[in-house]
Amino acid sequence: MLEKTYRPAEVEARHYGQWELAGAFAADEASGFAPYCIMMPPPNVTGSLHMGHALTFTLQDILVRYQRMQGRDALWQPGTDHAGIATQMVVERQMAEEKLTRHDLGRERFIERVWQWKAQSGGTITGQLRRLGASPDWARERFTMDDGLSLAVRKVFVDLYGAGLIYRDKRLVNWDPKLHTAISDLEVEQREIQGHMWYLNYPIDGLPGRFITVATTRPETMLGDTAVAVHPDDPRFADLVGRHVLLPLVGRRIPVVADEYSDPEKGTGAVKITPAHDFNDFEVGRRHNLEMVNVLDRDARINDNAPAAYQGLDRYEARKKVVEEFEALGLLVKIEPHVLMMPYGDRSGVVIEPWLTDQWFVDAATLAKPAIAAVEEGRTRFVPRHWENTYFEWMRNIQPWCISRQIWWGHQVPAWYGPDGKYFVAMDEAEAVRQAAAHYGSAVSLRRDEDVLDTWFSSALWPFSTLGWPDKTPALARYYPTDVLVTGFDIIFFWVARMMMMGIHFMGEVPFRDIYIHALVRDERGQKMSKSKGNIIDPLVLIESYGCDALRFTLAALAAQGRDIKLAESRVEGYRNFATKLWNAARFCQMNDCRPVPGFNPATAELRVNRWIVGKLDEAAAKVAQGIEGYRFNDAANAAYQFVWNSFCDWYVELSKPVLQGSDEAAKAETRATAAWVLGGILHILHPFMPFITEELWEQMGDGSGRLIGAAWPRPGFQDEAAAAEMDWLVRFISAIRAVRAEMNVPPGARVALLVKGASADTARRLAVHRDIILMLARAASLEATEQTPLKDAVQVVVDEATVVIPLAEVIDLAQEKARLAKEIARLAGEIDKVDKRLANEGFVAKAPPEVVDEQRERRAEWAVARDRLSEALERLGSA
RNA sequence: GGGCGGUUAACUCAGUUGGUAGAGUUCCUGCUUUACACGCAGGCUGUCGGCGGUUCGAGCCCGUCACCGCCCA
Repeated sequence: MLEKTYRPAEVEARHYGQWELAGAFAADEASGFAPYCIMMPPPNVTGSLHMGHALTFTLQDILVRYQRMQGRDALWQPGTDHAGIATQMVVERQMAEEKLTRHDLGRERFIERVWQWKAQSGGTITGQLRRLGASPDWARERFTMDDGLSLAVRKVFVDLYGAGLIYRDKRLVNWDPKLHTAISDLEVEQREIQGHMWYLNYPIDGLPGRFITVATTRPETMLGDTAVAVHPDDPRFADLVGRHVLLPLVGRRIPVVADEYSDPEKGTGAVKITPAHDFNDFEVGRRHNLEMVNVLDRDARINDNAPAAYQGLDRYEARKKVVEEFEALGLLVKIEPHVLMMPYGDRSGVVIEPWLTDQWFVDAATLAKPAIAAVEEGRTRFVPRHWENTYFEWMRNIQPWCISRQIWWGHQVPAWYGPDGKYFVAMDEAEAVRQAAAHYGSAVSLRRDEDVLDTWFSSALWPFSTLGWPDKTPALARYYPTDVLVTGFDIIFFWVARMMMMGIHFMGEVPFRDIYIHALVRDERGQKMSKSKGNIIDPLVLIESYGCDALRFTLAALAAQGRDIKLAESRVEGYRNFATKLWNAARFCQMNDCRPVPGFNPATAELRVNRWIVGKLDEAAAKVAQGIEGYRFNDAANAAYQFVWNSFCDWYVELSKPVLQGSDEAAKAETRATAAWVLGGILHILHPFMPFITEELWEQMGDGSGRLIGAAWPRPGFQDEAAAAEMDWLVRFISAIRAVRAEMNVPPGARVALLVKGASADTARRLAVHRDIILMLARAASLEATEQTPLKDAVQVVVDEATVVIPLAEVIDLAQEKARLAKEIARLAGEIDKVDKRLANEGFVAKAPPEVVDEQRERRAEWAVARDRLSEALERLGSA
């Protein structure tokens, strides 16, 4: 017997354990079934489950469970990435408590310590994914630092280097002065801040008393200025181009150059150029062959290239001193408040410096070309489609990708340096040594590049490295290209684009057919969830409070395409109620001995109510399937919800009660078998969304054929149009009586008499067949045909061609009934009026499709009948 | 400044070839009807952001304006 209430916690733990133990999540390369593959976007190994994860993994799990039920050999490839900077920070923070730095340990011992940390704490997120009910093939779990994946990284690096697509260069990079590493553009967050604009006078060499005024938001960088730029067409400065400025404080003589970068509208129209500390200035410097003077060290302190008085000052101290000195020299024109964008490191939170260093770069522009073409040609499809714009926009303007990082945790760059700085890129040291020997003509000692690669470099290989590449494994042949990538838009640049580039380059084929971009989860007011705002909703807390299935169903039901999800706890509560409803419906079935009957074929059912519900189930299964396949998870969830609650629980269960409590044994048996069949179908179509409660109910009430997770999706059944029409009528008939009872304040317990006038033969037959149901659900004492003129103190309801007369001598309020009828008549008259206008329009009748015109005529006729009936009723009351 | 998205019931949102505006929640009225009060029955609620256009017909297509959000510079 089912418990009185559903208790998620114990059920979830038990079934998850059983699924995993039974290998229910495992793909089977040897199976003859068509493969279906989703690469799980690997969460950070440092991560813990947040609502964004909950959404994305729920959707992926729905897809995978659904495809499994469709008979596909589903591989959902799980794993985590090593999150270079984040992980290193976590471990360093831990060590700081012991007053240790990584330099105290040295590289090797530090990395050992990170592995230890990973062994202890790295499984947090995967454990939480299990709580979410996710069903990836855990046996294939990968980590980006695994041997195999590391080999893939080295091979890709070596190959791309060999193809000239990876190179070493001295360029400006985003330097994090706290973490002491380069970071990529994407890891820099632009924040708007309230700063100042300083106006500085630079004296012109050879023109005493003449100055050029430059405006800057960063006065301290003037120590590294190597030019002043003005617009070539700007008449104000035309005579100064080609002359030189004597840079105050520094004494350097620097040129005034004409360059279109200078905007005459902005500031003074003249702009100082610091090629070593600003990306735009760097370009100007290249165009004019300017000297690059780096005045900052790795801590963003002033270095030896600046005047002695400044050396060792940090950038803000230097700024203060520069401004003071300019003021003392009378060269400070003015200071204005100014709003500007400042770059911050998303990990360290400090202001990033553009800094000139030697780094490794990927020629992303070249790799991007075929990746752009793949989407243009539809070999990979974004869903919703508009995200391809974002992808194109970024890919078409892609910058060289700086892939080296000055940290220790990660894939060390496979490059070795000889004594003269010449480097050798190789799969391993032995090969580098061979190359070096060939180059130098004798054995030399080599030093390996200390840098590691950007974490995204290794995750870009995820769709094929996890399948065994560079080996030509059966898994690789079978599952690549994958079917769909499911992720959020915030990661299109970081990851999706890079997987596209690497996948196409190394596999010769796109990594995925579809890219489904889902929404972001926000709080109920639409704010992004963040720790600092304190508006985080913890998915694990929701799982504990409402059950995992409720959370999953909520996320699916809210996952409409192209819109963010505003999540309120009350929504989860609502879907928890849905789970409870399902549980109770199952209990009802159990109490009434509705057990699956072996060999039962619903197509042979005779009762209309049974034929009807089987057809409805079929319809629901199709809608759910269509929703999932079209990545319209909300449609799928809602179709299931509506069928279960509104069709099955509200009507079928109620309609079946008279039968189940009656004495017609054949009808009873058929209804029991049908109820069990439909409940089973419900469990199947809900399983991808609510795996736990459905598995539990199937275990207790299924046909014993095995776990639901391995069951087949319901096959298309049949539709009985006549049964559907009849049940529609029955529902309308009962609802109409219920409505009028409520409106006329008939006590709920009162059994009324129902007299039906003007029933057609078909209606009369239906009334006879469903007599018991009507008596029960409309709370009626009797149901009879009549052709008499209704009593004066009776209420009348029109259902199609028939009028139901309900004598209510004791309770009727004449005025109220008149008002009710008048209101209904007015409503119908309004509708009829609208249709009449439409039909009177010659253009409509001439141009609209005939079926639309006919539909309007039919509608009008039906409304007219109802209006006339009600008018008659009203007249009678009026004459009373 | 460029791009994308949004504006539909009190709230959150559906509305896929243009053809009677929907759901859930809320609210109101009843109800211990032996599956379920995490429930049942009934009810109220809309100038579909504004203006203009196309069309027999526009929430949907086109133009324009306003406001909100996000991404990029």
